[in-house]
Amino acid sequence: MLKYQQIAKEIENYIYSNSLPQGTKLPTVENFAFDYKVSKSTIVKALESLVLKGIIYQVQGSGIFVRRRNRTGYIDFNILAGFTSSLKEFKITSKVLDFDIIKADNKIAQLLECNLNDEIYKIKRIRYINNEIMCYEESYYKKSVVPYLTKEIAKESIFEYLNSALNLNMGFSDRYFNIIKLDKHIANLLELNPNDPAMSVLEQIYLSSGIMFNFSKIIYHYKHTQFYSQSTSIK
Amino acid sequence: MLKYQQIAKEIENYIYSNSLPQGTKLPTVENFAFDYKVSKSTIVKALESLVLKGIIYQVQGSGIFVRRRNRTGYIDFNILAGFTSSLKEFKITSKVLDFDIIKADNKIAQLLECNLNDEIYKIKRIRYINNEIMCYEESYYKKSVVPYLTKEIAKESIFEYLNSALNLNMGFSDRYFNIIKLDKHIANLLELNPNDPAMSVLEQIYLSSGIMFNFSKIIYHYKHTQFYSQSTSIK
DNA sequence: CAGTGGTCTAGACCACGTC
DNA sequence: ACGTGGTCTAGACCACTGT
Repeated sequence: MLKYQQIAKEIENYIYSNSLPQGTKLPTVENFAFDYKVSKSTIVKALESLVLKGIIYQVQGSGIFVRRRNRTGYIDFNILAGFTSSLKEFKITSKVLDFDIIKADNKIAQLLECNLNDEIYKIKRIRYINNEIMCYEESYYKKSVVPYLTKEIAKESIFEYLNSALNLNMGFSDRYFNIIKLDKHIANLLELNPNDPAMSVLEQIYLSSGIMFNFSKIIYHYKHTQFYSQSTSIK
Repeated sequence: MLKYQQIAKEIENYIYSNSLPQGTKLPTVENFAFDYKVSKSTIVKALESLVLKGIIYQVQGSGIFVRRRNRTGYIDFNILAGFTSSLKEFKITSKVLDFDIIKADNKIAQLLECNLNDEIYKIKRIRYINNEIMCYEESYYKKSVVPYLTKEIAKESIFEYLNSALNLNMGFSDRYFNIIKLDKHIANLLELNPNDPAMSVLEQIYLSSGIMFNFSKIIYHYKHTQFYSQSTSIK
């Protein structure tokens, strides 16, 4: 692990394990550099990553301060992919409705940025949070990137598997979302009524190499989900 | 303007004015440093900010590539505040329903992180996109931070005013959102029917000094809005 | 193994805030 | 005026990609 990552982790742990409240002033950059026996720039880099994660904020000429207290139960839209990390304290389970290998048609080829007839995993799932229905998900994975996938794996967290077993490095993602009225089919799956509200999300996820390997269409249950997103001004 | 900001701007302009497609390889870091006659670190900093804005991605050992093509018509949830910037090409207007100075009650004091009875601007607006109803917004501003505000200003973009006239520096923001069924009152204001779907968003916006100065509750019209959010893995 | 991005250093200097 | 964060440099070295 790199120096600045290790330092960032230690500072984060320090904040959380001492439950430092919002606005608490942290040591100066110079102090940190002295304590960790590294150059100022390394500390600056470590702090930068904590700013981006929303954990601290820096005020030029004034100091470094603790930002947010933890919020729990919100699906984090800043996170690249998967709820398993933002909903750690909840039991996330899945029912696999459909598990197939198909050939990309025109629409899928376009959404997945691949060629016609490329082999694609197509998976439909209902996902549960603490045994309540959270969402319906229809996802597509490039077989060329994810060579092996099973229904058993899909019952658990697919991203957990991609990360740890296949060692795939996620790079970035896009989400497009809007509010809809449920049609009869999806309403049924979510155990809601037609015309009930829902959020529909299209997610596209890229490896750090810039190749898209997955897109999903997700319909969230309006009663059992809430969302969170934060921004930081980029200088 | 700082060197790295100027360089970032020029590279961004270069990409857009030449409409470089996704995946286009850009010059190497070394090349950029030579061209702009600055040190490598300055280029690295400039490129970092473009990565965070979702304009390029970098692959270690390989190169620097163009990321996204522009999408238009989506409300950007990565942006700190206001739609005026993400919906540049659209006509955004407002009808002010209510404009008041009130004293913070318990609930507002908590949401705005201020003291009981602090003076607060309370503004209710309907906002339009190309003359179609976009949302209902109820927002609260600390008078101690925003000393002067009028109904006239509220008819236009308040954030535009805060930025340019008052020179306030935005630092970061939090958004909490969920899907709801409209009640009769809000349905009326949005010219929709009770029980129609909507997204309800709570926004809290902080100055770069870490002081929250505004929070808003926004109810979006489900037919006239769509949203966009991107993530980048933080190393 | 060459090419390219990423980390790290030590130090100079700049810009903002607070007292 | 002083303290503190931010920028910038030149250069050494590390780590990943692709030929």
